[in-house]
Amino acid sequence: MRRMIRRPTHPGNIIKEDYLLPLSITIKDMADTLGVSRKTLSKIINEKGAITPDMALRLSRAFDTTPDLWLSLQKNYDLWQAEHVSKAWQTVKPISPQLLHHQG
Amino acid sequence: MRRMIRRPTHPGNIIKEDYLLPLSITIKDMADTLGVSRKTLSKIINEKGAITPDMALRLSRAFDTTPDLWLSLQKNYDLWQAEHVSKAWQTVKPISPQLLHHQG
DNA sequence: ACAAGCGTAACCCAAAAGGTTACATTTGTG
DNA sequence: CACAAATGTAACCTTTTGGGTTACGCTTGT
Repeated sequence: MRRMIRRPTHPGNIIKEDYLLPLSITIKDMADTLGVSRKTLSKIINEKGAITPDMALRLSRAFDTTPDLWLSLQKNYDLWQAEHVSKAWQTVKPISPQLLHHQG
Repeated sequence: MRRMIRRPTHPGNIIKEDYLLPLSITIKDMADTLGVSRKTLSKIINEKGAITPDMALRLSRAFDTTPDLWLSLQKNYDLWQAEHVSKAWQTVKPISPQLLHHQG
């Protein structure tokens, strides 16, 4: 199976580079628009906070996108992190292919 | 944009219906294989717990799938829930299309 | 009848999201 | 230069959630 080679872009980076900067919207104003605190948005922009399902819905309304876009970005980011910060999951022993791909 | 009409299948349901039952693997044994407690897996199977990135990695090794499969199922489930359990996000006012789709 | 599997409650710990307030720094503009 | 606005972030609080252990009662198969 295909694995992600490099660290996926954090959704906060997309918000900043693709929306706030081009549109000259401040974090403060954007936070107000989204109905969250400045702190909450600031943390996301600075890649210290995650996109929750609720935040994905808010972003989708503000930016006219699917909420799935934002949640998928976060999912990919989280997965990459989990894959690299800990190796404990690698100790899981695969179920034997015979059993797994048994017909019937 | 396309919205999910009905409640997405919970990943716990997939684990149960597509793996444990067909392969006659008990929750207890599966929990041991995954290296988690019986409680943790039981909660997921009974749709009272979520697939974390770490759990997605463990499942991917045990069942020879991508971890993304499991996290995507969870993402879709979470999104549907967030969309339906609260309506607060609907109060977010979209950024004006003129500004949003402004050229340059 | 008995052992195994199971759901779940109780209890504990740690992490994370989100809010408010506050402070120091940076930055743009008059 | 001076001042206001924006920003990152710390401190503090609450709530939620994941995960572990132990234990109890129920169900089921042998």
